[in-house]
Amino acid sequence: MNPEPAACPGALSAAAIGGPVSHSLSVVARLHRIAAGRVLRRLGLYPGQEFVMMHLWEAGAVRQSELIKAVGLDPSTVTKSLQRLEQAGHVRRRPDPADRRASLVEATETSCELRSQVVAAWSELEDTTLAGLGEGERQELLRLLGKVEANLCPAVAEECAD
Amino acid sequence: MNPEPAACPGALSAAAIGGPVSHSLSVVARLHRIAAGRVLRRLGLYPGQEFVMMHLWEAGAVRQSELIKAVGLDPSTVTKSLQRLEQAGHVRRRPDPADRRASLVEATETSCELRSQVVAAWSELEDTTLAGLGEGERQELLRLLGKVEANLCPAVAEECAD
DNA sequence: CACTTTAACTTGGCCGGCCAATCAATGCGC
DNA sequence: GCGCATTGATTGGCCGGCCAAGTTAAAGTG
Repeated sequence: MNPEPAACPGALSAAAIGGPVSHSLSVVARLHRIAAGRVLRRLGLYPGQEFVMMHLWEAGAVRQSELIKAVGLDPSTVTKSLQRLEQAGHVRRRPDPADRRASLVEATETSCELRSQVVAAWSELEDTTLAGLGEGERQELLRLLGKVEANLCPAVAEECAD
Repeated sequence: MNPEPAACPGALSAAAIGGPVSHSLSVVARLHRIAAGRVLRRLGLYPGQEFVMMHLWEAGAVRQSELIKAVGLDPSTVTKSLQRLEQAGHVRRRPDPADRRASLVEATETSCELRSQVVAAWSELEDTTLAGLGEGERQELLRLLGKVEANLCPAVAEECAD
């Protein structure tokens, strides 16, 4: 039962020992993203775009900078995502008359059909994710994730308006 | 306080309503990945590669297919990752004499120095992530994540050898 | 009013990750 | 022994995401 010559001296399941929660979090997040992708794909969206659209559906026409702050992503990420969403007809952009550097972004009328489907898909995903968890467990999970978020947020960006 | 003409009729903070846990999970996962990236970058690794290296350090020379199964990623993802790790000198590959389709992969000797640093970095990340959480909370979080993983795993791949 | 700093994007480059399609070698049924 | 399904791995394509650098325009400062 020892055909392999030991990779490194004293190597012992380091992934789990060094950070069990981090490890589990990574795995779960990946699975969750794949599951989201499967559902969204049918709607013609890619995982990540939902957040942008969600915000636009709620907030109406907004400055791009505001959108960036809201979703908390890198500006360049949002730019590219918007270019694709615009191409797909879900989003419209126009220059801000008040500030010639800025852009105003808004969801198109046709995209509004999508909205309910995205909400439904997202809700379905939530159900799958939390199957078998009681109401108390769900709230506890949410609470703990909130604490973790509060821990990581400052470590990543000083500005953490959430 | 209502300058915007309402994006969609009846749009109400759908992201949070439709799936608060899913939403929080996505946010936390992204922050966690960024934090991991920051730490790993100094070691010359990119986020995601740690899992591959960890397994190789523990398991020694393995068939690539086994590695793929272990990390649970898409085969193509592992292939590309290995190509880069090989280029960086962290990994060595050679054809499997027993099966001319397969490859045997193993961590290089020089990569063993990296190992302790990766473990340390990963441990540090765990600390940051879980700051302010009691031992009971940590175990509870781990337990809940485990349940979620069990939920999502079958939804993504039938084969769920974990 | 010129000059500097800051803000709002954009571009290019690179990696992780997925999917779909492909190629090569093995195994299996008959 | 021969054809066919299966397995192992790779390629190409595309997207999300980051970082670093660059561009344009607004705001602050003397």
